[in-house]
Amino acid sequence: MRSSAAQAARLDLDRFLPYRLSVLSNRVSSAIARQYSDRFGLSIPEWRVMAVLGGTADLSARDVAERTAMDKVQVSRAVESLMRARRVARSPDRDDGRIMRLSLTSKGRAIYDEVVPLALHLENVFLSALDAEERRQFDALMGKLARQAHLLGGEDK
Amino acid sequence: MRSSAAQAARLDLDRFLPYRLSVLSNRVSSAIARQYSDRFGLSIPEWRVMAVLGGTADLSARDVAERTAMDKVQVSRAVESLMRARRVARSPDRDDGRIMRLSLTSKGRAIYDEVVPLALHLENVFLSALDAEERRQFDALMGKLARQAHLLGGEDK
DNA sequence: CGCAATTAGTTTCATTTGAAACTATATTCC
DNA sequence: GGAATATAGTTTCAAATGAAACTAATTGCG
Repeated sequence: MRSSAAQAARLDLDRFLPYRLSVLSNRVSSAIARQYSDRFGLSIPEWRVMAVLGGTADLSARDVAERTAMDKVQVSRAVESLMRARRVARSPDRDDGRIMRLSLTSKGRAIYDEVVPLALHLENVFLSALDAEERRQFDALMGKLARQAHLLGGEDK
Repeated sequence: MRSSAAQAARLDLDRFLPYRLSVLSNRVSSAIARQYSDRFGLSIPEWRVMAVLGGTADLSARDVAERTAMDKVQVSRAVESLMRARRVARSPDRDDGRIMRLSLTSKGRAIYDEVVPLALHLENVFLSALDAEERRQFDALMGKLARQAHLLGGEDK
């Protein structure tokens, strides 16, 4: 029999979901970030902005924020430095004076076209730890957890 | 037939591993952090230090850094504020004058004993999106990816 | 032993980050 | 039409963060 004194559960960090996610996420992100940071001087927020604009042009800053899960301040600052480097350009929306439409410049596009294969390659190196079936599983499980996390907290940070 | 002009792959952020991990990690961590931050004024680094000390007492700051994947500066600062709040205490190592042995105080232990069930509960709420078999799979897949990430980059940030 | 090289931990300083306030435009509704 | 409210995006200011320098103690090695 156990003593009757309350005994708190012990927490094994190595098994604790938020901790595991955080360590894995940091390792993967920073390995990839190192590549585009070294070669193009891009920060993670800058690359994220470029990544969505590479897929869809003429988004507003707010659209970008939504799609990258960044907040509007981060987007504003990333856009500012990308514009200084002539990698992103913006023009006023035709109907709404508050909105600026953002797009990659040709210079930005050229970088995008170089970074994407690099990023996909690195992703594949990580995923090479899994076989095809395991990748499929992982993909599905991440989807379920992401949906769940979205339903609950909602917030990104 | 495709045109012969080079056409870069497109990157779908929603499918891109680092992005997915980062968003999920942020959502999960911050949902849990909100709990212990609101109730106990603990930051994430502070809670991580308490989490390892709750499992094993008399660790050095370096041990804590290793087990939490934090760097020594972060640990030093978290320990400083935890000591100010009398949640952690330290005493010099008997043989090595450079080392301080860290432990939870009874006040710290009481908080640990409250936060652990809370954290485990929240973790379970997230994981309730998966059935038993899926959890087992996810656990195994995270393990493989963590090992892979460790082999490659090595770095945590 | 005694001096060079390591290791533990802290401090400093510059950069990054986030919350809140702010500006400017759009929309709502009386 | 015009006051009140909401939205897009920027700025400001304080706090968090990280890299590198620093202090103090230890270990390795001639």
